[in-house]
Amino acid sequence: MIDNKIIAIVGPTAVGKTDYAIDTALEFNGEIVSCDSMQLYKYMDIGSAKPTKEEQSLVKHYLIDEIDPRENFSVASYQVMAKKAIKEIFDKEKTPIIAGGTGLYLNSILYDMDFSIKPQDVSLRRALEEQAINYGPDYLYKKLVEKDPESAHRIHPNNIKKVIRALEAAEYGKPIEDFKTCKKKCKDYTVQMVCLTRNRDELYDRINKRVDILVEKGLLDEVRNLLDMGLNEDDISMKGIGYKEIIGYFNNLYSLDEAISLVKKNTRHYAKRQLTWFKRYEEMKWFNLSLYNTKDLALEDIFKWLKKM
RNA sequence: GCCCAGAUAGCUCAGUAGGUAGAGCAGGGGACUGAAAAUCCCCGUGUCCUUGGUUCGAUUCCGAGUCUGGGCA
Repeated sequence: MIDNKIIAIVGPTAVGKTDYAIDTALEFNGEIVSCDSMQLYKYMDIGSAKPTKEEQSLVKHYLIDEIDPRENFSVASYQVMAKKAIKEIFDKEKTPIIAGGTGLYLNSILYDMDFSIKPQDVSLRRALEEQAINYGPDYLYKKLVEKDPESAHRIHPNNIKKVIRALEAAEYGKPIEDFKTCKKKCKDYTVQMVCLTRNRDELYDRINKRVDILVEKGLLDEVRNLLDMGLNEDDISMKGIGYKEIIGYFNNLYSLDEAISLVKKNTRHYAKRQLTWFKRYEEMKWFNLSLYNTKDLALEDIFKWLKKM
């Protein structure tokens, strides 16, 4: 086996990553580094569809249950934590298996993404947000065109969040970088990337069923408990699919049935966005699990490909 | 059986003072460097229920029929 090789098992939500990642880890003497922006949070077990205790006991998992949901978190911290976990696994002479569906987080492992431009203090961000509300998104966008025309060129005026971020960076005199022009691969390791997928109908069917299961498992109680801890819809962790919709139901915005339909819909849309993201990697090897009659047959092909390199 | 209201995109419906039609949702595609399960962008032709009539022209007006709601018996 090549030194410093890591394997990434990615794919849309509900495709079956957890299982496949564990089997891959067992096959390649690996340990799993989660690449999931929600499973990082403590107390958010059901809605984020975390691997169960039993599954986690089969293979050591990193970066699950690490963060208090009341804390603000971001890619920048993830990058540091993930690299540390990878190093730890290498030190044990094992193979890190990156598993998850958060594209930007994966990207922060693959590339030397530079997060040195810190976010401004909250007050400035607030002020800019207010300007956007009061004077419209174009007002902010015009500012950005003046200060950093290049970033302005590739950010849509309506994407207020990104306009604000670019404005912050411009304050530092160092514009945010463009993914396309800045592709510095991280040299600490080589990565083999596997993207699991399924036929769209089947994937959506699995998503719809899984949401029903999450509700049966007690999603409502979990959300209630998080609210009791002092969290509310403004916390970043509560923007997660399955959480925000249930909070809306608790706030009497709509019925429980509607909330559940919303969770399903948003999860489907999310899965689509994930697939779009993963298409950007030329070196990605895709496996359509719908084409295999059994999991073992799929694993056989995946392992064969992973061993070829 | 009678009365009333509907029948238009996969669904819910709008509309056309008569010149073959458009929103929301669903669905599809895309972007992405400190909220990323976030945020944002693009994509709408369908026997306008059927059939007569009026008309240069009907999905639109009138008649009949069929179906679906609701009401009265």
